[in-house]
Amino acid sequence: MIKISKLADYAVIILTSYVDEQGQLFSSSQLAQRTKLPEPTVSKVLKLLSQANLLHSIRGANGGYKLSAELKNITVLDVINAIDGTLAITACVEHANANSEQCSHAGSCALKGRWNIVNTHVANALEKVSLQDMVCPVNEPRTVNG
Amino acid sequence: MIKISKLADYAVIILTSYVDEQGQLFSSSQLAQRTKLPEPTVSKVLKLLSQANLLHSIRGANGGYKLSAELKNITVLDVINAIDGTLAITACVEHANANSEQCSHAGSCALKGRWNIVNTHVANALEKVSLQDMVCPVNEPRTVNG
DNA sequence: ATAAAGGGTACTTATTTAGTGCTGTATTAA
DNA sequence: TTAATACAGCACTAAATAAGTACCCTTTAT
Repeated sequence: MIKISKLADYAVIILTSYVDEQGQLFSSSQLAQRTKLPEPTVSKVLKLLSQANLLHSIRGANGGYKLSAELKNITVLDVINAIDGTLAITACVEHANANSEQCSHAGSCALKGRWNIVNTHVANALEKVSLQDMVCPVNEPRTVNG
Repeated sequence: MIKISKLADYAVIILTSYVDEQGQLFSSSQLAQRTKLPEPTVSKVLKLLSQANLLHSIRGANGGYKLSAELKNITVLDVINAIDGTLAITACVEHANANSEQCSHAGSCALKGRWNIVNTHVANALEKVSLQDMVCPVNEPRTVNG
C-alpha cells in the first residue's frame, strides 16, 4: 500500500494540537504531554518541522515552538515534504531528480519519467487538504471530493 | 516520502509491455525476457496480477498470461491495489478498516478517521491515470493536470 | 554562572519489502 | 498415460528502510 510514515502522522497530530491556541508557544515536553506521544520522537519531529519552517523555534530558557502559519494555510503536502523529503514515487523518479542516470532497464523502459505524472497528481491531491480540514469537528462534516 | 513499491513498478512495466500486443498470450519466462526483469520476481508479480483479475492466466503447456482488459481501462490504482493491497495511509486508517479499535491516542486524537480524506483524494488521483497514459510516446505529450 | 530548551549527529533496533526456493496442480502432446 | 510445460501457493531468507534512542553542543533567561 501507499503509506505515509508514522513520523508524518505524528507531525500532523502535533501541529493540529495547536488548533485552539494557534500562535501560542509550547516546549517540546509540553507538546509531548499534550499529544501523549514519546518525548524523543516528538523532539525529532519538531526539529524537522522547524527546519521546514512550518514551526518557528525559540531557543533558550522559556523557549519552544510556535506555528509559522495558520493551520488552514498548512497543507498535508507541506507536512509530508517536511518530514519525509520531497514526494517521490519509485526509484526511477527519485533518480530522475538526483542525477540523469537512467534505470537499469533504460533501453526497454517505456515508462521513463512517466511516474512523474502520477507523482504530480498525488501531490496536487495532497495540496488540497489543509491541517484545518483534518481537525474539523465531526459536527461540521466535509465532503470528501469537493 | 510517499512511495510505491518496486513490485508495483515492475507490475506496470510488465503490463505495459503488452502495449503493442494486447490480447496476446505470454508465458512468465517470455515476459521476464521482454522486460529484462528477474524471472522469479516477474512470476510473483504475475500471480498477484492474475489474482486481482488484471491478467487472465492459462495453465498447462503453452499456457501463459494475457490482459483481462485494455491498457486504457486499467488504472494505476488498480495495479497498486493488486500488488500492495488496499491503499491505506497511516496505521489509524488501516485499523479503522480492519477492526473498530481506536489508536492508542484515541481520546486525544482529533484526527480519528481524518486521513481517510487524504486517502480518498490520493485514490482519486491514481484512478485518473491509466496504463495507456503511462506508456504514451514522448512525441505525443500529455498535460499533467488535465 | 546555571538551568532550561532547542540543534545536530550517530547509532541501534524493529519493521517492512524484496527476493528466492520448493512443492503442488493443471493442461497439452506424444 | 506418461512426460513435459507452465501456473499456484506457501514459506523462508536477506536486504533495505524507518523508527526510536542517546549523546553532546549551542542558545538564552534568570
